[in-house]
Amino acid sequence: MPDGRRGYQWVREETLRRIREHRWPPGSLIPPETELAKEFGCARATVGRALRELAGRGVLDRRRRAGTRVPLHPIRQAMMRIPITRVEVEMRGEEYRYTLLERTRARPPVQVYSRLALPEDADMLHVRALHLADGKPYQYESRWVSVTGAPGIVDAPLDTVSANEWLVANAPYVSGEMSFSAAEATDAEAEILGTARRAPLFVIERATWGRAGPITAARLAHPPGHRLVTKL
Amino acid sequence: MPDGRRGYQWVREETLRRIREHRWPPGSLIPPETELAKEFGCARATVGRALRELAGRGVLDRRRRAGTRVPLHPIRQAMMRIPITRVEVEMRGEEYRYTLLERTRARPPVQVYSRLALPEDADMLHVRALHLADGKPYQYESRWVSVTGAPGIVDAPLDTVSANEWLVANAPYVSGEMSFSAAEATDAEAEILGTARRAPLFVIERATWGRAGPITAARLAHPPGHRLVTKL
DNA sequence: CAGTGGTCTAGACCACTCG
DNA sequence: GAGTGGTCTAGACCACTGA
Repeated sequence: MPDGRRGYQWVREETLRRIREHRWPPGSLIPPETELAKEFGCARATVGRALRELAGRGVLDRRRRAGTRVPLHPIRQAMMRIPITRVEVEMRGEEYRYTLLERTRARPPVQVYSRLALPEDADMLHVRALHLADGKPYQYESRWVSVTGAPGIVDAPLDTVSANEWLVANAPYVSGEMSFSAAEATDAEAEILGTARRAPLFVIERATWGRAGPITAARLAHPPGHRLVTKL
Repeated sequence: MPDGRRGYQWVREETLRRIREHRWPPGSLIPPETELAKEFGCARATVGRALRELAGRGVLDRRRRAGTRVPLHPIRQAMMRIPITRVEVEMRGEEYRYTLLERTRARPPVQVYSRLALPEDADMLHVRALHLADGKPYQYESRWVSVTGAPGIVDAPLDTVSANEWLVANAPYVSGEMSFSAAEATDAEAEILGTARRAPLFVIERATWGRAGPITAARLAHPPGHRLVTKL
């Protein structure tokens, strides 16, 4: 091996190689840290770090006393990087534009208040907006923001800064959920996004909670052709 | 603070708290490792590990000499766990069934051979299958496997084991890609999945390469209602 | 209860890069 | 050049848990 240094990255890649080439086949136990450290000529902590990272990716399964095992059915962990929409568009090298379509203080519909576990007469702001990339519709955003969860929202300049971006900077959150799905465009959505009627939209739904309770629930719809890509 | 131990996990959570509560606001520089180690009463390596993990999640941005910064626009890293379909269904507590619809040795269509960078007369196996959960269509799989990339595939018992599962166990891969999107069901897909015509499908596309070249390209389509969920 | 991974430490040196 | 994070080490003790 023409590799002088044997750092944790080298150990990590060598281990990955052995797993992928089935030198350590699915379901098998690999040697303990101490042994690998001896073989690789490095400290046990170095091996530990390498194996820990692989376990974090789902490539290994580690348990005390039981040892480190190559999983029989590796769970693919797809890491999707999702920046705020403006940055996402700019990273594609396209010109970003944003249009506020609606900003209304109102009672939320059932789906929203039940999903966030809010009372049905909660004081919320409903924001609808269109994000454009190079002048073409990129994402249609429909969002409900709790006024008690993010008080400043009522004074936020939502005609220039998207609610998402404002919230990131101003509403600390402690937990959240996100989901991906496909849905048929409603007539209103089709018109706003400039797609055919009942076109298949790629939908991201997001909900976040702060220390004081629910902050926001958003539905972000992309026109057909949009893809989320990741490496394995 | 009623917490006796100050391990790296404690440091990680405390740091996360300070970021989320904006005690260390977006865009700001946090104190160097040495200083935090003093404040938290632990070794620098312990702080280092905590901050490294947060940086890995995109919650911090670290650079030598420049220090550790809270990003102005955090990039949400959504980690999706995607097991093989059988396990995915079983984890939902549903009964898994699998039907092989087609198994043909053939020349691939343009999209497939160009995506995998194969010659257009490549020797491939085309497999179509339906995965069912509790008797209901769960996923329609259309897959092309390179016979040179995974020679054993021609003898694999694909009527009982899905191609995916067989490949995981038998075809070491070194790299791959995956993408998510929404697409309209073709008439054939609609019939197989039992959906309305032109229904919006959630589509996962996957391609993998081995040491010796391309292995497989697959398109996995789910009927409307399917969601991929993750925590933030 | 012994062997495995999990964690921590103190110290050292290295590698980058900002001022 | 100096200060930051990046990495490594040797050793230690702890926490689980399977045999």
